[in-house]
Amino acid sequence: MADEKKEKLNIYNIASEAGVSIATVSRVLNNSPSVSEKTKQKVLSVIGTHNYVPSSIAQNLSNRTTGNLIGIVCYNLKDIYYANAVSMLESALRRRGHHIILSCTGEDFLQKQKSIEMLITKQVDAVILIGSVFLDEYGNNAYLLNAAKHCPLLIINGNVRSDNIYSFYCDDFSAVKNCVAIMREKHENFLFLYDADTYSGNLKLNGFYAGMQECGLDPAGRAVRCDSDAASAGSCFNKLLDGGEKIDAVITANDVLAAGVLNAALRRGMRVPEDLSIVGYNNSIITQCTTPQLSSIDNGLEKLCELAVDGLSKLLRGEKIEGSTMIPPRLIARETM
Amino acid sequence: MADEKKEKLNIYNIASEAGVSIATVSRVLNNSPSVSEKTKQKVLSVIGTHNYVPSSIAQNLSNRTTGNLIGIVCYNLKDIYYANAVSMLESALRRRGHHIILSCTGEDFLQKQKSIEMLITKQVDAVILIGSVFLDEYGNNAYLLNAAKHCPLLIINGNVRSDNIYSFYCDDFSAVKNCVAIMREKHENFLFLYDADTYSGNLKLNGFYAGMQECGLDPAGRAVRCDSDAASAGSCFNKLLDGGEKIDAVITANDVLAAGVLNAALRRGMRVPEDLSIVGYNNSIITQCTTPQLSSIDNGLEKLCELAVDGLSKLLRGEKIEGSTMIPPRLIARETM
DNA sequence: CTGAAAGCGCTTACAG
DNA sequence: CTGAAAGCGCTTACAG
Repeated sequence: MADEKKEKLNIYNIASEAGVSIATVSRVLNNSPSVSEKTKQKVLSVIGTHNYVPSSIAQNLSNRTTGNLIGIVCYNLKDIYYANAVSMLESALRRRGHHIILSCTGEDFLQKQKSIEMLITKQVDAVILIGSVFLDEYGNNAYLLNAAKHCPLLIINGNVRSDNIYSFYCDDFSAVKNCVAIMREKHENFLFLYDADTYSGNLKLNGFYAGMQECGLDPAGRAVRCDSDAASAGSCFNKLLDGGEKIDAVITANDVLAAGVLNAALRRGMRVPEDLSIVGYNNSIITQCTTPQLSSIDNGLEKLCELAVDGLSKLLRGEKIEGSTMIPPRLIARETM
Repeated sequence: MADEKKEKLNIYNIASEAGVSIATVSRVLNNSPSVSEKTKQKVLSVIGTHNYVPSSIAQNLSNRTTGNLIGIVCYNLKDIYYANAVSMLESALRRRGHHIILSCTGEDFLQKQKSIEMLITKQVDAVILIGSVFLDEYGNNAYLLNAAKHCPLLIINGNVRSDNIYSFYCDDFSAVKNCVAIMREKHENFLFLYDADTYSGNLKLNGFYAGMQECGLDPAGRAVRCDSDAASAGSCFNKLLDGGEKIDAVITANDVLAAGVLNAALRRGMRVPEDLSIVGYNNSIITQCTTPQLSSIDNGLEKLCELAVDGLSKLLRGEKIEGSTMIPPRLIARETM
C-alpha cells in the first residue's frame, strides 16, 4: 500500500504477504518441485504484483557460489584497439554465463592497483588485463603477484610469468623487426612513431631498434614519441622533414598515427607509396578509412581474446593451462607499401 | 600450512589464527579506534601473511549498503562512438566511487532484456543504456518500465518518458534536417546512408526526409541502408552512381560510412568537395584520419555523458531531475563540404 | 578493550 | 507439501 519510501522488497515481505514461510518463497523462486501448485501460484502472484526480484548477491552468499563476475582492466577504451578487445571478451564471456566488471585505468599506476584491489574485493572469479601491465616506481609488479593469490590473472598483450598468471601476447618485437627488414628492400630512411610505454609498446620499439641494427642502419633519432592522435603524428613527421631529415619509410605503433602521417604526406604532395611507405599497427578499422588504404601489422587481437577466454574456462573448471601463449603477427600489405 | 585446496579465507580463519573473535578482526578491518594497538598488530600481521581481503559483498549485505555498482548496457563496443561513451561514463563514474558492470547487446532484443534483468539481480544502483533502446516484437518497451521500478534508468541517445527513466539525447532530427538545408545551397542530389535502426538512427533518417521535403526534393530512394563498414558504404555509393543516379551530396549516419563514401569517390576520380560534399556523423577520430578531413555532425556525446552522470549523482542523493534533456547538435565543417 | 549475539537476504537439510 | 533453524561472510549495538 503505502510504498512511499519504496524500500527494496525482500523475501520476508513476499512470504508474509503470501502467508507462507520464506522457505516456501525460496522454493518457488528456485522451481523446487515440492511446492503445491496452489501455494506456488499464490506466491508467484504476489511476486508478480510487486515485481520482486531476489538478490543474486544474497543467493550467491548462501549458495557458496560466486557471482560469475570477471574483472576487466583496460588501458584506454577510447583507443579502438582496446575497445575491440573489451567487446570481444565481453561477448565471449557473456556467452559462457559470466558478467563483466570493467575498469579503465590509463597510465596511472595507482589507479591500476586500486582497480585490481577493488575487483578482488568484489570477489571476481578472475581478472583480465588488457595492455595494462605497468610497473610501479621501483619497477616491480608485486601488485600483480599479490592479486594472483586471489584469482587467476589473464594478461592480454603483456607477459608476466608467475604463479596463477597467464599471458597472451603477440610477438610484436619480431613483427616490427621483420617489417623493417622487408621495407629495407626498397627503403633506407626509417621513422618509427609511437605513443605509449605499454608492454607491447616497448616490444615494438625494441623490435624497431633490432631491425635497424640488423639492417646496418643507425636507429639514433629514428624512433620518435608523439601524442596519441593523428595530428600529433602528422606534425612530428612534418617537423622532421622540415628539419632536413630524409624519410621514406614509416612504421607506427598504431593505425591512427599512421593515418596522421599519411595525411601529412599527402598534403606535402608526397606520393604514397612511391615516395613514402607507411605501415600502421593493429589492422583496425582505420585502415579501411583512408585512401590509399593503410598497410598494417595485425597482432591477432581477436585470436588473443579467444585464447584467453578459452584458457579461463579451463582454469575455472580446474584444468591447467600454459603460463604464456604467443601468437605470430601478420603484416597486411595494402596500398601504402 | 596445508593450503592444498586454497579455500578462500574468511574472517573466522583470521580470527582463530590471531586468537581473537571475529568482532575484533572486523574492527581492525574497519579501523575502529577501540582496539588495543597490540591486538591490532597481531591481527594485521596474520591478515598480511595470508593476504586476506574481506568480501565486500558480505560487507555490503551486513551494512545494508549497495555495492556502488552501475550497470551499463551498450549497443556495440566495436563502434567507436559507443566505446567513447562507455569510456567517458566509466571514468566519470569511477571518480565518484562507482563501479561498472558492462553488457553489450547488439540488436538482439532478448539479450537486451536479459542483460537488464541480470543487472537488477546484481543490485545495481542504476542502469545506463547507451543507444540501446529497442522495442520488442509488439513495439513496446515494457521491459524498460519494469526495470525502472527497481532503480533509475538513464538513457543516452534515446528517449523514453516514464517514471524513473531519464533520457539524454541530441536533436538528431534537426541536425540532419538542417544539414540538408545548408547543403541545399550548393547541391540537389542527396544521398543519406545509414546502418542501424536505433532510436537516434531513426531520428536522423526522419530528419533527412523532413529536410528533403522542406527543400522541395523527393526523398524516394535517396535514403539507403548499408552494412556497418566503410566498404559497404563505398559499394552502395558506387552502385547508385553506376546505376545512373546523380549524387553530389552525401550525409551518413556515422563517420565510418562517410569515410567509405569518400574513398569510393576519390577512387572514381571525383573531387571532394568540388564534385561531391560529404558529411559524416559523430565527429569521431575518423574525421582526423582522412584526406580531405571529414566534415561531421557532432552530437555532443561527451556532454550527454556528463549530464547523465551528473543527473545520476543527484538521483542517488535523492534529488529530482528532469525526465528528459536534449542538447543541440553542431555541424563541424571541415574539408569535405 | 573485547566477545557473544543478532541481523543483512537468501538456501537447504531436517523434521513433521 | 511446509516451516524452523542453521549457515554464507560480514558488522555493530550491547554487555562486560
